[in-house]
Amino acid sequence: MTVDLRSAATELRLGALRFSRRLRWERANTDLGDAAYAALGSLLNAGPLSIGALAHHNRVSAPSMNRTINCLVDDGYVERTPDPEDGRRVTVILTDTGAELVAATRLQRDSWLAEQLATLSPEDREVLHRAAILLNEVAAR
Amino acid sequence: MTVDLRSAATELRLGALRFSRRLRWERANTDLGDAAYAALGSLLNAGPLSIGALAHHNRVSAPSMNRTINCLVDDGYVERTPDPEDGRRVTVILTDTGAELVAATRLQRDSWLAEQLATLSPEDREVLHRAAILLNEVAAR
DNA sequence: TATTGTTATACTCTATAACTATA
DNA sequence: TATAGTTATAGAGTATAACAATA
Repeated sequence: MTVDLRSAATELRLGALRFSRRLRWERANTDLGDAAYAALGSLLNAGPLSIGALAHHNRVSAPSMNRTINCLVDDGYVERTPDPEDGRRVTVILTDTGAELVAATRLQRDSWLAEQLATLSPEDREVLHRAAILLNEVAAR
Repeated sequence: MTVDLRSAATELRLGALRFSRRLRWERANTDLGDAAYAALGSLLNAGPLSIGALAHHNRVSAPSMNRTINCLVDDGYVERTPDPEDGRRVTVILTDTGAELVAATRLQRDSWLAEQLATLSPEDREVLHRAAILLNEVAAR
C-alpha cells in the first residue's frame, strides 16, 4: 500500500464528510432529517423494500433503520405490510403523502447543490458525476 | 454529455451520505467518533485553530464544535490556550497523545478505503482524487 | 438452528437560544 | 454594538445486546 493511496483515502473521507455536513445546512423548510430523507429516497427510487434491504442499501444497522421507519410510520409517510410468502418479513411502502413529500424535499434540498454544480466547468461536473457513481459503488461493497 | 443538474445533485448527495456511512463501519479498534476524528484531523493538517475556525472548516455550528472540543479536552487529546492578542479567542492545540492518536487512527480508519481504491482503475482513482478536491471546494462555499 | 424484525438502552453528533466576556 | 466563546436544552441518528416470531 503506497503512501499516495492512504493520503488519497484520507482526503476523500474528510471531503465526503465535510461535503455532507455542508449540505445539511440547506434543509430549508423541510422537516426531514438526513436518515429519514435517505430512506424515503430509497423507496422512491427502488420501490417497496424490506427493513433489511433498506438497512443494507443505506449502510446502517437493522435496528437503526427500524427506528427510522417507526418515525416515518408515525408521521404517515410509509406503511409496513406483511410479506405473504415469509411471515418474518415486512415490506415498507411509501404512502401517497410520503411520495409527495420526498419528491418536494428532493427539489428543495438539492437546489443549492444544483446551483453549485451549474457554476463548475463541464469537466468538473463530469468528474463529480462519475465520482457519484463510484461512491455508490464503493459504498455497496 | 448532458446530465440533468438536479438528478446529478441528488445522486451525488445520496452517494456521499451512503459512502460516509459505509466508512463508519471501518472504525475497527479506534474509539474516536466521526466528529472528533475530523476535528483532530483539522488540527493535524492545519495546526492550531480557534473554535470558530474549526467549526467553519468542518461545517458545523460553533456550539457543536465547542462540545466536541470539550470531550477531546476531557480525554487529554487537545488543550485550550488563550490568545494573547484577543481575550475572547482561544486557540486549540493538539497534545502529544492527541497527535499520536489521530495519526494512528488515520492509518486504521483509512486502510479499508485505501484497499478499495487500490482495486480501481487508474482512471477511476484519478476521478475520485479530483472529486475529493471538488467536494472540499464546494463544502467551503 | 438460522433468519428477520423488533425493543431496550446508551452514546455521539447536531442546532437554536440565551448568556458571558472582550473588543 | 459586535464578536468569540460558552452553557443549556432538545432532538436526530446510531450501534450493541437481547428478545420474539418464523423458517
